[in-house]
Amino acid sequence: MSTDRSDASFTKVYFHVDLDAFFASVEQRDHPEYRGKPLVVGGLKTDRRSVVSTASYEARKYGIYSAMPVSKAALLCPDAIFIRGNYALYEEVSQTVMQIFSNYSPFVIQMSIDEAFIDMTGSEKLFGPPQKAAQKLKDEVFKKTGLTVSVGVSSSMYVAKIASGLSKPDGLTVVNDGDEEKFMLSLPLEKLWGCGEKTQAHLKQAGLFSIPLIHSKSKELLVSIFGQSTGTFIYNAVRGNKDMQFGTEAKNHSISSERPFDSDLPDRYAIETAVMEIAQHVLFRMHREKVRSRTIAIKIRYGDFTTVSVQETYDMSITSAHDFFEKAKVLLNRKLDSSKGVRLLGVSFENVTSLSEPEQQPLFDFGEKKRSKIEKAIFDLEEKNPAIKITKARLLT
DNA sequence: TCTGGGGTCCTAGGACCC
DNA sequence: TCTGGGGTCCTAGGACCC
Repeated sequence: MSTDRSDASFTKVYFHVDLDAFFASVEQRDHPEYRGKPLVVGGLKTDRRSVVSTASYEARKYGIYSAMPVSKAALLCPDAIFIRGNYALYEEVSQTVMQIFSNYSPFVIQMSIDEAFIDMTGSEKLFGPPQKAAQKLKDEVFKKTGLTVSVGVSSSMYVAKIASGLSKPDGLTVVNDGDEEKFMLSLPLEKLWGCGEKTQAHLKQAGLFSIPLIHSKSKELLVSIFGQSTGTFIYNAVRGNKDMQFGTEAKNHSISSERPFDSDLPDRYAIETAVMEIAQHVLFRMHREKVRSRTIAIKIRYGDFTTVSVQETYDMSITSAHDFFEKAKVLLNRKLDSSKGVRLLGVSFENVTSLSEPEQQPLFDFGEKKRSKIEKAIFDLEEKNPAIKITKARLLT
């Protein structure tokens, strides 16, 4: 028997599984007093610049949805419960759920904290027909975690992804093999996953108001309007093309962190300090994940919401906070418009690679190795005992 | 109502090399 | 001296997703 997943001689079976209102559901599970009530995870009512991460289904009835400013949610439903959320817990629960998925197939492709594709091809002997297997999976997740999932089943990953969203919460939608195109043609344009606000507007501007209308156009025409990449994507999407693959190994990993400020940072000193604070956090994660990077990127969002970024790639990896700070100051000099207040700062390391991959050693060492070693010792200490907090003097305001 | 945080991929232009 | 084309790496910005 072949284990080559690209073998096209038999029909593929994909599940797309999505946890329903994930963060809110975990909170309602653990806090009986939240159950049956509008709950908003993302920020407290008094947080000036936070947005909704997840709204419980009770909160959605008031028109509250993800990415909406918390201040607006508070206007729509003043009696809702607002919490910031416990992301470490959600990560833990997510891993438990993914573990359950892996009992059904060795081919689990995790797309985010709350969703995954499962390649169920050839699993009928073990789990029965797809409909039955999907129900079994739903039951098991609920029994072990108290959470509901919605499942889409199709021989096309793209169709399975859309199908899982159709009967939320606690849904199960099966699109039979051969019905992919018919299924896509029955959907409203807004359901075309991968076409966001901008592309939707572009489609309408081009007179393409429905999926059947798009379907009637040639690939050449779509490419001429939307460009090679987006044009080809749309052409395949409206056909529910089985060749569209997702979650294959990402090429350029990055690790980033960003932070908005309740009021805009006015001066250079405050900005530098904030950049360092964020960088410490990112460097800590890099250390924990045993990766390194040669590329630093800094993102600056001004009070007027205009956003700029600077990045630079160096010959050697950035190994210490001291090293980062020296480089970050140069980048800020190059980009920062000091006449504007800063509402958000972000620090990112691009193209991270594993520490197990060799890197060329520097010819000269100006104390960088020693600093790097000291910082690593601090990281290790903090990891062993989270109560210990050793922070650079600059950050102790 | 003023717009998070963590990511990925694409594009276009420039630098540099063969 | 002028002009190429292709490949690769890099930067800034933008679109999209959960």
